[in-house]
Amino acid sequence: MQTRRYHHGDLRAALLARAEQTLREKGPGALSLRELARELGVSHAAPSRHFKDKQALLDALALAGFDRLNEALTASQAAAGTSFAHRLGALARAYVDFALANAALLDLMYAVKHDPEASEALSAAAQRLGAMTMGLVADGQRSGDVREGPVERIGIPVFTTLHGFAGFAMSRVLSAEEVESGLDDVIAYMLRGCAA
Amino acid sequence: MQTRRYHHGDLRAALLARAEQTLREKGPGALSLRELARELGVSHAAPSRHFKDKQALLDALALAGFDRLNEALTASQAAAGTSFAHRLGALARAYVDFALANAALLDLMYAVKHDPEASEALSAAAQRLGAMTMGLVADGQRSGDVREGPVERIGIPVFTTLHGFAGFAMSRVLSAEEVESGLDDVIAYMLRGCAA
DNA sequence: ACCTGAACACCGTTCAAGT
DNA sequence: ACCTGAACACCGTTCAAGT
Repeated sequence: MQTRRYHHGDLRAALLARAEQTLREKGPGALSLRELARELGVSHAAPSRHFKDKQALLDALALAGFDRLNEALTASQAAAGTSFAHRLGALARAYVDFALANAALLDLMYAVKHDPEASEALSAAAQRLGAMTMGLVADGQRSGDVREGPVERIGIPVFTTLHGFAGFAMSRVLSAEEVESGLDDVIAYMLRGCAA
Repeated sequence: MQTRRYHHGDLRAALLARAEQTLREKGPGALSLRELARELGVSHAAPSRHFKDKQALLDALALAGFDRLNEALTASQAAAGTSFAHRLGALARAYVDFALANAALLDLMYAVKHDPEASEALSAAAQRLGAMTMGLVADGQRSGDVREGPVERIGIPVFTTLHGFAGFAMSRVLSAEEVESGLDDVIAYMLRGCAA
């Protein structure tokens, strides 16, 4: 008659999914391994089979966040056509949308408290995002929309602006209205910054 | 003979100072009210007289961080002469230096988990930084280094870039070398972005 | 006014034991 | 292989009581 003995599915995936939900709905302070276990109907020691400690779960959560952001940015490019200006605008829009919809997760992704080895993996994930921007800028150079020169000397500043604007959206330094009205200005400014 | 009875000085200030030191040296995970109290030689309940809970201490720490950053940026302007390019460069340099020297604190300053009322105060503090950038851009318009138009439509993008670069330095997405070599590129890009 | 000391509920982590 | 249940050390918060 016992309706739950061992957890039937993939506890690791279930923990990550539930943790992200808690992060979104109640914030990082409400994230506890014991409560997660309770909600999933397993003992409080069960999570340790899948994450050696709480930080390991946070690291995995941040890494999954980068995967999702990467997908979102990639999707924005597939849908943006071929114009450099449109593609850059779509990239900025997608990053900002992610920041607004996943503020606490984005905070975690760039947090400063990760384990050293996880930090490397997270930096690599962030660099994959940077590489997308570099590719876009390189295309812009080929089409004559972006000035010549080593791509990273233009791409890093552009990526920096994207990151900063998403950060302001995330931390609510800019209100929703300011984000909306400011986005076009930021895009125009980036275009000027890298124009031929 | 008892060398410590009541804490003799300003416990509130002592808590903030010690908390910032712990944050810097051991990271946010090592910050505990009880340990802070232990280190200062008071009972574990004493901090509650000065901060209603742990979050209140974190809020105060973040606010103090904004004050210090504000001072650093203001000082950079006083030392930078009158050239727009030099002043913008000094502002960027000062923000990045702060990020490198106070990574965990900067993370906390823009964190997403603050109390609603503290969040407002922190946003206001961030906006004071933004106002400095706006003032600089307005000066640039007067000297003819920056194109005409509503100052916030140029100043917000510039401040966004400063913030993003400091964020990359903070979270070690860019290595120390990349920060050093990238700073000049970012400055040149900002100048292009707002040039007449 | 400011702090103590005990108490409470909760947490992360570990480990022998179970299936 | 995966999970349980008890145990340990620690934490944040509250509150009557002390000075």
